[in-house]
Amino acid sequence: MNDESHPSTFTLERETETQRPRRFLIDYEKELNPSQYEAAITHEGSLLVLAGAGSGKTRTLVYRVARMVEEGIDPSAILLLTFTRRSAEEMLERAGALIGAQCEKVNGGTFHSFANTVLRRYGSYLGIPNSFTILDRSDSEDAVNLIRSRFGLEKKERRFPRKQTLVEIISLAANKLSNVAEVLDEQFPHLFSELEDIVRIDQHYRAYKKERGLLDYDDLLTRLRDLLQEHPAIAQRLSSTLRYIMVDEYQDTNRLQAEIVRLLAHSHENVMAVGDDAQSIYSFRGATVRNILEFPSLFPTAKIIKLEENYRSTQPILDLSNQIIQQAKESYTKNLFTRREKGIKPILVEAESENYQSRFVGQRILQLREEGVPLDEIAVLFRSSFHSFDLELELSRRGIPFVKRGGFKFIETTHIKDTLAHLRIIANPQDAVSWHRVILLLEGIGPKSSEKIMTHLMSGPNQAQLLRDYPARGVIGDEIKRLASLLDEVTVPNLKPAEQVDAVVRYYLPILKRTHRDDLPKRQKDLEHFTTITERYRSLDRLLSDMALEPPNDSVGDVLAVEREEGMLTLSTIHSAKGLEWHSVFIIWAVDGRFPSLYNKKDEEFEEERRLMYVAATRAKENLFITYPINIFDRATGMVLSKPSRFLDSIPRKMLEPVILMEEDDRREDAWRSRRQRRW
DNA sequence: CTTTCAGACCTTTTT
DNA sequence: GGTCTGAAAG
Repeated sequence: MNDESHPSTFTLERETETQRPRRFLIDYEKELNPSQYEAAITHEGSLLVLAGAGSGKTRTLVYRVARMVEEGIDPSAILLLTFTRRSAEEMLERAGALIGAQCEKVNGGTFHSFANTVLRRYGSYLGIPNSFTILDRSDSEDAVNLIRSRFGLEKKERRFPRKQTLVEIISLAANKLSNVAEVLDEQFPHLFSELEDIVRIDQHYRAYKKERGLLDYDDLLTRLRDLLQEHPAIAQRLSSTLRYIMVDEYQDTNRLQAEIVRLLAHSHENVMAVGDDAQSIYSFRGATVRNILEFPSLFPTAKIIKLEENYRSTQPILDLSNQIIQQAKESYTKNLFTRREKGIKPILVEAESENYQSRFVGQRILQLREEGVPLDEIAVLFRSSFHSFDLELELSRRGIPFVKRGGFKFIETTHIKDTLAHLRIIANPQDAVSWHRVILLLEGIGPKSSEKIMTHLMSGPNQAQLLRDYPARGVIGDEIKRLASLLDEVTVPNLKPAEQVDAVVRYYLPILKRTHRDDLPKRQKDLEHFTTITERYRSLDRLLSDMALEPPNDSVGDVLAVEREEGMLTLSTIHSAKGLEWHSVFIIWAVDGRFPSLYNKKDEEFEEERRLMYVAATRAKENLFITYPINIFDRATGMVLSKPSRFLDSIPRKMLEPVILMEEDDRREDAWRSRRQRRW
C-alpha cells in the first residue's frame, strides 16, 4: 500500500468527457456485456453489483479499475479491498496488462492489511506504538491462556471453556459489533453461566494487549474503526485521499468491516460493493449476508446492477448448481443462465472406501491429462482440510504433482512459530506473549520459572542486560546467558532482517534438536526455507506483519515443485477455492455427516453448508465429479456414515449421473464403470 | 519445578 | 490423529 505520496490533484474528468469524446485504449463496450459495462463506467456514487458465480465479476472489477485510470483518476485515489491480498494483486496485474503499469499505484489488499498500513501510520493518535506486533490466532490463544491461568479458572470443578473457544467468542463479539453476552446467548448458550468470567478475561486480555503493544486480527479492524470514528480530521484526510472504494466479496464481510467502509466513504460515498448472496460462506468469522442485502439502506442512492450471465460453466453443471441452491430456505437474488448449452452431465461416484475414492480420483486425473486437460486446470475440492490426506498419499504414489490450498500453514508449525517468537521480541521487547514462548524453550524452565523471569524482564528497558543479571546457576544460567548473547548479536545496528533470522536459527537449532529429535531433517529444511523467504525484506517490522497477515502457505515440497514446468493439480478447501475456476473439478467426501458436517445443526449453519456445496459446484467449467465413500466410521460422532450428502437428495437423475466403482482385474486401470443405481 | 507419560477428548472453514 | 490434562517420576 502506498499512502505516502498522494498528490491530491483531481481533475474534473466528467466535464472534460462531455466536451470531447475520449479515446480509450480499450473498447469497454465491446469487451463487456451491458451490465458489466455499466458497472465499469459508473464511478461516482454508490453501486452494488450482485454478481453470480462465473458472471465475470473479476473481469468487471479489472475493467473498472482500468477505465477509471484511463479517465484520469489518480490510481492512488482508488482503494480495492479484497478477500486475500493475492486476489488484489492479480486484479491489479490484469488491469496493468490492459492499460499500463500505473495501475500498480492502486491501493489494494485485505481489510486487515489496509488497517495495518493505516495504523502503522496514524496509530499514535490512539496510543498505539507504530512498532506494534500483530498476534495471529494462536498467539491470541496463548495470551488468553496466560490470563486464564492467572485467574486460576482452569482449576474450577466445572469445565471452563478452552482457549480456542474463548478467543472465538471474543473475536465474534468484535466482528459482529456485538458483545460477549450476546454472542454467548446466540451461539454458546451452554456457556452462558460463565459469562462473568469470560467478560473478565476479555477485559484483561484487552488491557494486556494494550500494555504490550499487541494487536490481534480483530484489533486491526476495531482500532481502525475507532480511529475513523474518534478522529474526524484523519477520517476526513483518508476519505478525501481514497476517493474511490471497491469492496470485493462483500457477502463475506462482517458488520465491523461494513462500518469501516461506511466511515471511509463518508465524504464522497463512492463505494462499489461486489458480491453474491448465494456464496456467503464465512459466517464463522462473523460475516453476515445481511451486509450485502442491506447495502442499499446504508447507501440509499445505491444503484444496483445484477450480473446473471454465467460464462464459466456448461448448462448441465449450472443446472445442478441451480438445483442445489434452489432448495435453500431463503431464495437468492439472481437467476443464472449460460449460453454454453452443450456439456457433460456431472457424475456422482460412490466408492466403497476412502481409498477407493482416492484411487478413482487419481486415475481419472491421469485420464484427463491424457485427454489433454493440463493439471493446473484440474482441482479437487473438499469441506475440511484433512479430507485430502489419503488422496495426497495416492497422488504422490502416482507421481501427480499438486499444490494444496487452505488448511495447515507452514507458518503455523511449531519450529517456525518459535523462530518468529524470537524475532518478535527483537522487534517489540514488550511482547510478553513471545517472551513467554522463547523462555519456555530454555532447558529446565517451565511455566513457573518463566513467570518469574518475565516479571524481572519487564522491569527495565535493556532485556539482554536484565537477562544476564537474572540470578540462576548451572544449566539454567548457561541457557539464559546464551539467549542474552543472541539478543546482543541481533541488536547490532543496520543488520538486515535475514541476518537476524540467520542468527536466531543458529541459536535455535540446538533447542530444536533437543525437542524434536524425531523429524529433525524436515524441520531443518523448513527453517532454511523460511530464511530464504526473509531475504527479500528490508525491515523486520514489515517481515513480521507480512507473516501474520499474508503467511506463505507452501511447505518445502511445494516450493520445489512450483518451479517445475508442468502445471500442478490443485487440492483446496472449498473456502480457499472461492473465486477460482477449473476445467475439471472433483468434490470429494460428499458424505452426509462430513458435508454437511454434523456439528452444524442449526438452520443457518446448515444453509451455509448448502451454499458451500453451491460454491464448490460452480467452480467447474466442463467436468464435475462428486464422490463419496460409504460405510465410513466417523470418530468424532461415533457414527457410521453411509449416505451421500443430503444436498444431493432429490436431485433428478437426469442432472447427476450415479456411478458405482467396481473392483475389477488389477490389470485394468480404469476399474470403474457406470451403471444404474437404485439405492437412493 | 520440570519432564514425561497415559488417558480423555474433540476434530471446520481464515484474516 | 492430534492436543490437552493430570499424575507421578526425576
